[in-house]
Amino acid sequence: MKPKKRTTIYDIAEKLNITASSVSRALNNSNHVNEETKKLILKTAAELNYKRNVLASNLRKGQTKTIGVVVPRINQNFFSNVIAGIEETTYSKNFNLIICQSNESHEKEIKCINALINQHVDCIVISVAIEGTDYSHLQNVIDHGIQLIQFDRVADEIETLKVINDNEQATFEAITHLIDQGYKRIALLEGPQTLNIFRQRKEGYLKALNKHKIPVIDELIIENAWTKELGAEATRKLLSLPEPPDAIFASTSDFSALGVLEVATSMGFKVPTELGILGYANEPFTELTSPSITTIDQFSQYMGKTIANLYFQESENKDTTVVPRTISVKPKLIVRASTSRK
Amino acid sequence: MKPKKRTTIYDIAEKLNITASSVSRALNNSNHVNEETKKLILKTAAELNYKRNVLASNLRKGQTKTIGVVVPRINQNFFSNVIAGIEETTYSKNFNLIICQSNESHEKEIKCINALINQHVDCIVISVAIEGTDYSHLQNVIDHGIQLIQFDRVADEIETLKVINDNEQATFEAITHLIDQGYKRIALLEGPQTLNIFRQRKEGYLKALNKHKIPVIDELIIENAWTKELGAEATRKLLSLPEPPDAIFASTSDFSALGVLEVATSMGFKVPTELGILGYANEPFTELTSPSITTIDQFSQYMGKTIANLYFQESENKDTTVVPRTISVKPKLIVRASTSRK
DNA sequence: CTGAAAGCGCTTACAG
DNA sequence: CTGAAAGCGCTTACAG
Repeated sequence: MKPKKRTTIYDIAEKLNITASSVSRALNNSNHVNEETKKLILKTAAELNYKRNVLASNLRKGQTKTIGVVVPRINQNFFSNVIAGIEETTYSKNFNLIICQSNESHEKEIKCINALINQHVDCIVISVAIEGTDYSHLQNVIDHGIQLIQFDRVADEIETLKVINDNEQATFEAITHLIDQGYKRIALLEGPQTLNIFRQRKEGYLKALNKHKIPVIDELIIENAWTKELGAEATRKLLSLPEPPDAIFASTSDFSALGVLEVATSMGFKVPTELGILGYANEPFTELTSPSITTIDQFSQYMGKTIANLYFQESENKDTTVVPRTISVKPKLIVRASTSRK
Repeated sequence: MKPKKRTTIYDIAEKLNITASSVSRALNNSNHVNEETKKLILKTAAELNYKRNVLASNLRKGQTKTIGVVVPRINQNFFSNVIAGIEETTYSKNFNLIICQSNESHEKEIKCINALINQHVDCIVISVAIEGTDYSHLQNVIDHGIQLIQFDRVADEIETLKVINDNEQATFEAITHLIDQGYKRIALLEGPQTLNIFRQRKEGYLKALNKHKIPVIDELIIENAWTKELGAEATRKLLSLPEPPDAIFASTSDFSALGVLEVATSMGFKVPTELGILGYANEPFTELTSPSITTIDQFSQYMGKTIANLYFQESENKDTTVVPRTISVKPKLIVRASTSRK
């Protein structure tokens, strides 16, 4: 390894027989420094391969230009797209991103949050884990004066900036589409009702049925079917009923819908004629299955950008307090073969 | 917003009528401090909701416990899995991860690297962008005394720790499999030969043909077919030849293979009987297409863990210089329907 | 076991 | 326009 000792502003100052103050000013492009010496300083800095020590700078300035992101899983399409969207915006503002994944564990989520507080990040962006009902760790973020932005899966009771999907409306339209296609016994695979997103999707489902005077049948509503395996299991049960459903809405994810499709196919049900299948999230694979799966696109990357922009917007008017508010992105129904029988 | 002023070790010291030195020692669990006072300090710290200022601590200690990661795209399955693997390990060691994406742009890659150097990260992990042939920015990392680990797409000439796939061997086995299945005119869709991975895959292809005394036919080798669109375009050309290939190896990615499949199907070629298709990366969708696509699994998450472990291993024996070396992970051929005609 | 002091590298109000 | 000095919050060798 080459020398670990890095050049500091003092090295530059010494070489040019000036003070570190001037060097610092030049490097920060202050105009309280002579144009000539500024040029000289910049030149010397380049020669000595100077890199600012951001730690020291941040410590002094009391801000880190860093945003922390906590998501359940980095390698899940929706989240990695949101992160990509955030990154795009923060990068252009010279901000850094620290990424943590909770792995759907409440305990790890708390640890991630604490690590980010320790890091003195300027903002924390989070989508909470499936686990957990106590959100005092989020309140703690706010108590430390750190901007908190929740997205997608949010804790309703913690008042912050929120960027969410209009899950209820999207679901309402999706179910209406099923009804338009002539489906009459529509089953719902629901996720843990502790999470806002799953409650809202259920709500949309109920409202759509109601609007069309279709009775809600309890045995067609299956709890906790939020993975491919659980979706498959639920489908096995549903399709074995004396009066099986003629459509299944996997409200939790496309993975769950995939489980539905596989079981339905193996049980000999024709999709979409005998069974309609509807997923959620527009995972890339949904257009590759046969038949392709109707689903709901969440504009994930756009959500990421929205989140980042929201932060920068807020941080610009420093003096005024942040008014907790919710930005709702309207998801889009993507109709494909699995529900098209007309 | 609540008070921005956070409690420091001085606040704790003042309250207990001791010095910050002792507080610091207690917080760092030093045993040069009385057990009783240590307990008292910890208790008080908790009461005051004290969070260490990691910036100050790092500045003083000269290490940040942070690893920077630069990948072409965060939201690409392979990379997000590698990141997830790295995260899992670094998290357990209380390290932070700063993530950047180059978006395949050489210029942005350089900016990311510089930002990470500024941040004084302890280690930089990178998979280089498609663009670019000059890797002096990587040398710069080393010159700053920062551990550099390259993975998957590496700059051969920069001597560092490297974690790669044995692309050549994997390809060799894949092509051998095609030959075993009776395919005789095997086309190659290759990626930019500036990247090691694509050179190695081509090498494996050539060696396998050679071994089986199958002539290499230039018109069956298509340059720069590394996206779905380019794969599709190449396939249109190949299948229109007077003597079209009976198999296509999309060495660049499964996305390219998907392009092949779609064009082949639309042109009326039967897969796998009339045309075999082989991809690379084992993207989740490859088992969902019809027919499912034979591909090569890169153990991406495992690679991530390997990278992180490598760093911690090296950082433990500080005094000895790091010996540049390469860890080669053996990818695995996943045989599916698109090449199974026996 | 505990304290006083220096210093990590920078920024910035205060003088001039 | 430039310098001297203080301070961000912590850690750690040096005394005692």
